[in-house]
Amino acid sequence: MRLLQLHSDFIEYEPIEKEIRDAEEIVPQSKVRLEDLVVAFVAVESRDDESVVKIAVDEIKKYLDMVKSSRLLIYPYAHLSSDLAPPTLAIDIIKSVESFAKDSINQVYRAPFGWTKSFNIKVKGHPLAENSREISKQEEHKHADPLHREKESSALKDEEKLQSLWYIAQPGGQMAPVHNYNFKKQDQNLQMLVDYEIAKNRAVNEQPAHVRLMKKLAIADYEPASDAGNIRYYPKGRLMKSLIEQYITRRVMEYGGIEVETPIMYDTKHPSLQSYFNRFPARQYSITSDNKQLFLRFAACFGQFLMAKDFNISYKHLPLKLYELTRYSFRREKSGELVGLRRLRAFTMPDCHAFCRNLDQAKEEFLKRFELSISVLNDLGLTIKDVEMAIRFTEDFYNENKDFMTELINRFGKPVLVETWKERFFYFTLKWEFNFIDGLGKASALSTDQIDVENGARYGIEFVEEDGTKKNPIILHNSPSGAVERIIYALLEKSAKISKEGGIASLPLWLSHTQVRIIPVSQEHIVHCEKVLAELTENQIRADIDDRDETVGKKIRESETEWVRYTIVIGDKEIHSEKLIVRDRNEGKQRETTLYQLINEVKEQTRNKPYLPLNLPLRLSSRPQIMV
RNA sequence: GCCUUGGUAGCUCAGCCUGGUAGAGCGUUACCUUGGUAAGGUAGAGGUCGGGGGUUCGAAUCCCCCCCAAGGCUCCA
Repeated sequence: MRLLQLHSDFIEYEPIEKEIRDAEEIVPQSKVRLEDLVVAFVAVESRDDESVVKIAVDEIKKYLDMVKSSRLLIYPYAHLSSDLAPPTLAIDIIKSVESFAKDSINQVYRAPFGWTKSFNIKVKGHPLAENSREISKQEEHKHADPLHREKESSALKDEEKLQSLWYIAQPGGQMAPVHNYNFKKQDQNLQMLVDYEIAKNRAVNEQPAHVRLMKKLAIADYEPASDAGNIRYYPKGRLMKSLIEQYITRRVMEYGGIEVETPIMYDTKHPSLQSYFNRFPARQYSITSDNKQLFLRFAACFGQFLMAKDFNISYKHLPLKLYELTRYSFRREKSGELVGLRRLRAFTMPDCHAFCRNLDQAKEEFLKRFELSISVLNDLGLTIKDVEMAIRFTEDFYNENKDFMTELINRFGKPVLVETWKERFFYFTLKWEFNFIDGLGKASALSTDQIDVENGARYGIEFVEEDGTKKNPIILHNSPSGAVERIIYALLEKSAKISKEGGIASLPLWLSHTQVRIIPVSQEHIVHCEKVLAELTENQIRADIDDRDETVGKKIRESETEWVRYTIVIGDKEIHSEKLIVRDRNEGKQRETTLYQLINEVKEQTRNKPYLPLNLPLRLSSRPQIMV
């Protein structure tokens, strides 16, 4: 049975003529209008029998309670399904839904069956106003294959099963229910994560700090000509992204990740993808090509899993680690959820899957990736102090792996938020993520890893065991950093926080577009500046010359507001001596140095980080102005 | 998607309540200034007032519809 429930301000309908021979006989009536109600469109399918009635009524009742309505219209609507029951059976089932519903629902109405009806409906605007369910016979529940069962469980969403229990776990392994935990001063951000996740306390009314900064620093901006959540990146933003991408890729490859590239669009009808797609159909971009209905990937999983399925894998090859940096992954988040660089519809996601022989191997690998994630985040400029960990698992997994969980929490070294479920609903048994808490108290996941016990079978990925049998691997899903755009978001928000507390906002030196700015005192010094610039560039330091016809004071000021770390002014004094006066923005004052020392100082701080040349003209007078 | 707030020069914003035909600062252009560590001076150019419709003699201003953004609700596999 298919059920579409709409919480509506009103519906008006009018039976026009009998559509089928078996249409219900009704007393001819004119237009019917009902206000403030739930309209349940119902299609009875071929496999349905009386056993779906109770499930359907329970669903409807639950929905009415949720939207706090007590008026129901049952509206037979064949178009919801292509696999309809015979009309005589359908009308019986619909009538018993009606009579059964009357036991528990205040006002129940029903539109006639088998008639062409014109109707006019106004659906309420709130997020729960539209709700669709697929209901199958009860006895199928017990024997359904896993894919089928998942479809139903998502349809039925048994509340008991999905109910979360929340704890705070501390290094050492003690867990206390969240409401018993005494948050200390240093747990301030953890408390915000808890508020965000559980209490849903988000009463703020400000534009996020990073949105202002991404514009001010000419990193990125909205692109009105695209879809919402698709951002334009200016030269400085593109440079930052390239550097972050190169860095993460190198680290994952050093860890053993094998880089691959997979398509960004997939066939909705592909058997392995279909069940996934049906589960969250509203969140994909979908496109049509020839006769195919395709969707844009929302992660790298599909491509890598489909690829791994075609590999010939022995247990000796495991753990096998495939990696892709997806530019882009697409998620059609609801428009109201999109925020600056925090939440996008197109984002760059490093995604590394490890195919493991068994749980022991998976756990061992899991710890390696945990360390990798901490290290990557740290090099990107975000330490453990900047993030809060959430860890989510099923009760069974916890009971069987207590020591392992304690080990994870110990390695993090701070109290973490724990969410547990009685039974597994998602494809993973264990998942952790690092959440960045921004200036408005919003939490966003960065690094994450999961133990996936389901997709090996779903995608038919197999390896040959020692004894010759074929097995499905356990799959780990790790992004050591989270989305690249979100890293920039976190760095900008962190800077804003520092600046609010009276510190100096900055970006890590290796991610700064200009590392050294050279300012000539007057035009005649430009030639010498060019020599200094060449020396710096040769040493892979990004430097530029502010040769515009402005006063030195003004150029210094702009260098500061552009967050340039080192500024050197070159005039007669410098030309005739080895000494340089460098203005170090982090110290807020000048000091004497030499070019050689400055080069070493920059190289020291950017060691083991990727280098790319400045992707703007090296003379500021040749640059177009981007925003302000 | 809904609610609230907002959209005026390249950028940040004032004007809107009380209708009378467009303002500031920054940027930009030209000229002067040739400079020493956070904004040198003068003059000029630059606006379908988000889009469309309506009311009016007259609309940036009042009304309706739409688009975009922010914040909230919700969602976040």
